[in-house]
Amino acid sequence: MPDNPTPPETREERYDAHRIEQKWFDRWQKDPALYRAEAGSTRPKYYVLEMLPYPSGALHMGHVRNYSIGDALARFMWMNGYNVLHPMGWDSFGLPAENAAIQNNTPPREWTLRNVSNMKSQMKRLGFAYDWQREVTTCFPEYYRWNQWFFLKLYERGLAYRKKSKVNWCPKCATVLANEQVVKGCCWRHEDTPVEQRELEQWFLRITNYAEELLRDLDTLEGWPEKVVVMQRNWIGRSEGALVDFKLEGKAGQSGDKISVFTTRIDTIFGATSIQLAPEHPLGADFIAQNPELGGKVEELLSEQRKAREVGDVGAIEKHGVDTGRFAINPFNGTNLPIWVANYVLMDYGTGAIMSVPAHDERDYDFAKKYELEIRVVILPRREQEPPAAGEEEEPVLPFTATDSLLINSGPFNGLSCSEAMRKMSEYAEEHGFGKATVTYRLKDWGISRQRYWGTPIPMLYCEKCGIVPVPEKDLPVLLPENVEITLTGGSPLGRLPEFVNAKCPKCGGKARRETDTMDTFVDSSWYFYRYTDAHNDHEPFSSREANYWFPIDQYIGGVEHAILHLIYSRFWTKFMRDLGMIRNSEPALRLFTQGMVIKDGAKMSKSLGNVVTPDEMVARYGADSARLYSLFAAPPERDLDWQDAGVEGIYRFLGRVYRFVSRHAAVARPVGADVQRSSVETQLVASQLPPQARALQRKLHQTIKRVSTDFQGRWHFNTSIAAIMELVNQLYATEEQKGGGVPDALLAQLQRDLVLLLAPFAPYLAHELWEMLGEQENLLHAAWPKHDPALAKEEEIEIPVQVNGKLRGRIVVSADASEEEVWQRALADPKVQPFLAGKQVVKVIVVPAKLVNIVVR
RNA sequence: GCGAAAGUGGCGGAAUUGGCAGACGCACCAGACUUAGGAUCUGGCGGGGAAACCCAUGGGGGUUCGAGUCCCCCCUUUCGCACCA
Repeated sequence: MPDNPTPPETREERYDAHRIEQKWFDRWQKDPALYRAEAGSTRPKYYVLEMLPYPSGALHMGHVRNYSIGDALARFMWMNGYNVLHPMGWDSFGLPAENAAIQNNTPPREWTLRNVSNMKSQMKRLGFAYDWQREVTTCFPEYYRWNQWFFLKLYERGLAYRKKSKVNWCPKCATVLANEQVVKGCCWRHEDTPVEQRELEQWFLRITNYAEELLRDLDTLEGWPEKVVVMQRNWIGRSEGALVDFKLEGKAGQSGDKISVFTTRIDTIFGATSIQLAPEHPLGADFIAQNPELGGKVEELLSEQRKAREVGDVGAIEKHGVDTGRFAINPFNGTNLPIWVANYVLMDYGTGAIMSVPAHDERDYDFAKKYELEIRVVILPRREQEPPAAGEEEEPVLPFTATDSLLINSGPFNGLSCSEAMRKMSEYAEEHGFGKATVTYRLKDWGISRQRYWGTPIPMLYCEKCGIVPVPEKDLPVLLPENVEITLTGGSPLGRLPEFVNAKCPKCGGKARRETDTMDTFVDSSWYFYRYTDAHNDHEPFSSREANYWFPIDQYIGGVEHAILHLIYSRFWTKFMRDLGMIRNSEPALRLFTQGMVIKDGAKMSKSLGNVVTPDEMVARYGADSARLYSLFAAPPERDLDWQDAGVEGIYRFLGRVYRFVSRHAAVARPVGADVQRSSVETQLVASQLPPQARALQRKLHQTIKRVSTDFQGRWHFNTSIAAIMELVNQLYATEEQKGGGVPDALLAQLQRDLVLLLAPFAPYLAHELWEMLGEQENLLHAAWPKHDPALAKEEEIEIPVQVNGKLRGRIVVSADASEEEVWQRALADPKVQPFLAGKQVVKVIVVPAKLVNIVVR
């Protein structure tokens, strides 16, 4: 910046974002109820919500983008007369606070609350319109006591249970993870750290009880991105089939005398030629005990399988197996099937054992080819009811669908269609006690125990006499103690605090031990948005009346990374609360919007790449309005946004242009006296009486209002909304350049007012400043959104391109309501078009009304 | 391997239903105003060509009076799923 001061007359026109934003920031601070959602309003309600952040320290550009979208929508709905609920809170339990504690010797609570305070002031500085009176902080006992309360309700209804099982363990987090938190065999927070399996006793929530409903209700989520719905459908992974028991031939081991198999194609069971076990299948251990040589080979298969899962590329690993030398009996036809152990069979799906049907399953076919196992065809297309000739058995007979094929070589079931056979064979199995039709899911129960400190204590006691005893409701909350030494080794930190661990059994009064694990923090975020409706309730999580008024959420906005995790847990929680009678809705959010990532130089912003742009820097250089507007302008919100510093500069310039224009012309909008003649204003705006330049501006204004309003209601392509406003401003400047173009004061005033209103959802600071400059008293937040008048938006004259054989040759200007006949006459007569018609025969003239003329010649 | 989305100037991106390809912005070039400009305003800006015109939306075919948009084949990128029996 130059040292010499700017001359006074230009200083007045300069857009000083910092001065303006500071001024309004101070005003807004003085009114904590500014963005209050009304409890008993007669206006229609609108609940707009952005996913609450984890208080990691400071906001990043992804947050700014997320909240700028939500804030624009909230302000737009306010201006359209809705009673808007737009809250914010903190997902403030979690491991990073413990890591910070270890590194900086700061208690997790202190570290967390300091971050909350910093991020909250960043949000305020960015001008986001949140109802802070409803702020929710999940690490406060006022909140987490209700996590404990819900846990007790789940326990009462048998939906929380304790079980010893193999669980996912992240060595870096030093805790257990839910299945949803394992990504490609690694921890969701440590993408390079493979998850280990540990046998532990843990608390689980029976989310699988809701599997069917979670799946079915996906169909009702029409306002959700298809992508997210598909991901959830895959995750739930429903499949219909049958369980069939195969008796073991010979000596039984500890694991029993039969192998239970899950199949979706019981109709192919006469084609089964072997049984394949997962390497971890318990029967394998029996066989190894009887034949120790097997042990090493099975170990090898297991490690191959684990590796494939970590790499995440199944195709890279070849199918291997080992023959156990044992046999099982097919209950349908009594044939003996060799039992193998194979690396392509998974222990955690179905029963961990399959029947192998090489003729009708590609994987089984590959395997059978490799080890020269028998291939037996049992299904043929309807048209070819002839057994295959000897030489043709080489190729697999795949795939046969359930409708177009019939069974062969299947004893009493010959001639049935696949679907009939599935039904009849399942019935047959059930009648004879060796199987039944069933449904399996990939979705597993949600393991919520965490061997960590900074979370909600699980409200359970272990009594020497009474066993597992829930903490009575009246004793809630079980407070999380402070001053705890945090380490990543030695189990749950709470376990080292005798004053926490030692308790009295509420049943017998004897000695009891407190549960020392805490809850997965995804419990906190599973219901936080209900708490916003009644944030200070101290006798229940929230009142049904408030929740039923506000729910479901009208628009939820967040990152796609929660497509499975948070968004499936919170759907489950909603259904559970509905079953408790607390709410009426079965789904938390009607519409979901997943915004794209903010990237820079082709990569996600990260410290190691040195491509981080911080909101603080942007606010310091250009102000909050520019940062917000740019995050909406640079790309459509669902796409990734490539951050370009020069682009912010352009937005800043644009806001400066708006500011200068209004500050030059605001005077015409300020009422001269109290009795400005309304009728005289209206006469000044009659379209037909306006000079052409003024009429053009009026038309542009109404077109712009239409475009911006449409973007809000439909696609949310705010990049084009903002571009439209820029076009309007450009035209204002162009007209001003031509000495005003005869724009009457009333129109100039209206142009400015509507321009400011259009900008209000995107750049609230500047909009408020200009609104005041225009002499408006009303709070801009509740000023009515402008309406466009189709008659005024309409063009009187339009330019129509004229093509000859599809190539652009000329243009004609006609009145907007010119007849088709007139248009094609004019097109044929156009001097630019004429040369292309000379000596040719006009075959056809296509007139697309108000769009184009195409003359076809030969 | 399966599924989805995407591929348009030097860059970010427009073109909502098949109808003027490149709105808006950045960068760049020129001009105006200036003692000065990293301020502001105006104009230019896909490629080729002196021009008339020609070429151009990842590549190749097709449908159509007309295709960035629809159909078929292929290539690339991103995301999701991935031995789910």
